[in-house]
Parts: sequence; structure tokens; C-alpha cells
Amino acid sequence: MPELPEVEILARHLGPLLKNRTIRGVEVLRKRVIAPTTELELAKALRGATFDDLIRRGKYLLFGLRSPDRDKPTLLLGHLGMTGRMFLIDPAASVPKHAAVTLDLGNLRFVFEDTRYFGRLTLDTEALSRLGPEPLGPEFTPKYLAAELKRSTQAIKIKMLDQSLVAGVGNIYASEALFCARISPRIAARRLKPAQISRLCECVREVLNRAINLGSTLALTFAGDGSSDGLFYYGSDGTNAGSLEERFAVYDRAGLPCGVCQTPIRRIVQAARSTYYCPQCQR
DNA sequence: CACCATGTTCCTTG
DNA sequence: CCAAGGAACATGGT
Repeated sequence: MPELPEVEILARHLGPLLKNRTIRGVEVLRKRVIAPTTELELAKALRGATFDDLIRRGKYLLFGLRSPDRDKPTLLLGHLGMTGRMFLIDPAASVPKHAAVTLDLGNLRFVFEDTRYFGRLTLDTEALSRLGPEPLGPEFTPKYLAAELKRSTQAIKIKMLDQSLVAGVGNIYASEALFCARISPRIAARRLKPAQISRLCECVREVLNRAINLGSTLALTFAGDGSSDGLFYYGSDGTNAGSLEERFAVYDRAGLPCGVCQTPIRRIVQAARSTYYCPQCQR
């Protein structure tokens, strides 16, 4: 569940649940997800530490912890990769098959589970230094975007996925934002006109905000039960998540009619990833 | 068996 | 040095 809106919703839910809980033990089941931190370093930094705050930056989660024996707060960086999830379970309950890291919180167990193990939970915060501005923050302006795009020959869709351009937009919302802005995903970034850049800037904010607002309305438990614990965006469960077509105008809708002009939505491959767009509306 | 999947990093090429 | 392209990572669903 991993683009900016989903990470934002997770942070809002998990933050209050973790606040003031102290870590009693650390269990690493997949070393690769904590790299380059070692098991020893992680256990040393986290055991006895207490959760303070949880914020999102791009698609990253930043856990702030305080320790009785340390002056400075400890920062723990999380990333969900493609399939990562984080939730709290009863310590007596079984740990999921692809659990990568678990934290003993006494009467609760924090679980970071990730079937593909592309995610991260690490003390290494270097990745943050490579991130561009927050799309919902004040730095992400048409002026900024124009300056960044003017030398790039890359297709705008591919450029939107560049986390150093803007942090948090992924494959789904890149397609959605370009549809909203009526811009062809194939056009070279440097060819965008000022009016298009302004629309794109606004549309990025709009699609992300709408997804966050939708996520805020859902009753999520983050209990790891698989139905309402954060998989609000793919999920079989149309019950509280709403169907895909209610949420996405073009993503995963190849062959289905465009909601504006009825032209069939097209799927193309760019940088080895699917892009969906309306060939009529997006010129 | 084939192809597809919400992401990032590393290596190569130009 | 930089931009861009592609492979790798790992597992599961269809």
C-alpha cells in the first residue's frame, strides 16, 4: 500500500497507537530490510526506547523515539516498498508468514510484514537527503517545477516518479495526476508549457489530497486482520474501501471508457512500468 | 509456463 | 560529472 496518501494514512493511525509505548525487544526475521543497520545496532538503539512521534516524508515513515540513556532522539526510518504493511497484534497471536521485523511492546506486538521484502526499517536515514519537496508543501510550485523540468528530455510520466523531483508520487498517482492535468504521459518534460505545468502542480496536490481524504473516512484498525488494516487501496474488500473505479480515473482501467469522453483508456509501458491514460483527453 | 504487480538502488552506457 | 536506461531485488496472483 505504498504511495504518499497511503503512507500518510498509516502514519496518522499508527502514530497515536505507538505513542509512549516502550520497546522491550526487537526481532529481525529478514536482515535485508534493516540494512545497512545490523541486528545488534538495531536492538541496541531500540531496546528500552519509547515512541514519541511518527511523521511521513515522501513515502517514508520517520519514527521518533526517546531513550532514558540517550541525549538525542533515535530516528527509525520505515519504507513499505511494494507490499509492506505495519500493524499491531496481540503478542499471543501468530506472526505472519512474511514478517520482517517485530517489536515487543509488552501488551502489543508491532509487526512490519512485507511479502516481497523491498521495504525498509532501518536506522540509516540517508535516503531522506535525496528527496525533493513535499508535493503538499509550499515549495512545490509551478515555478519550481518549471525550473526542474526545463532540461529534462525524459517523458513527463517517468519524471514524475523521480523522488528527487517531488517526494511521494508513485506509479498510480503519476497516471492520475497527468489525466487530471490533461497532459500526455509521453511528452518530454521540457516540452510542457507553463499552463500545463501549473495544472500539473495543482493536479498532483488534488489527486493526493483526494486520496488522503478518502483514506481518512475509512475505519481502519491496523490490527493485521487483513480486511481493514491498511489495504484500503487494493483490496478485494469493496466493503469499506470503495471500488477501484471510484478511486482511479485511469489507473488499471485499460480498455474501459474514459469518464470524460468515453474513449477507451490505454495502457503503455514506460521505464518498464505501466502507464494508463486517455488518448483523447491527454494530448 | 508466461506475464503482471503500489518501489528503490546499482550498474552501465552515452 | 550527468542523464537515462535497464537489471536486480523477491514473492505471489492470474
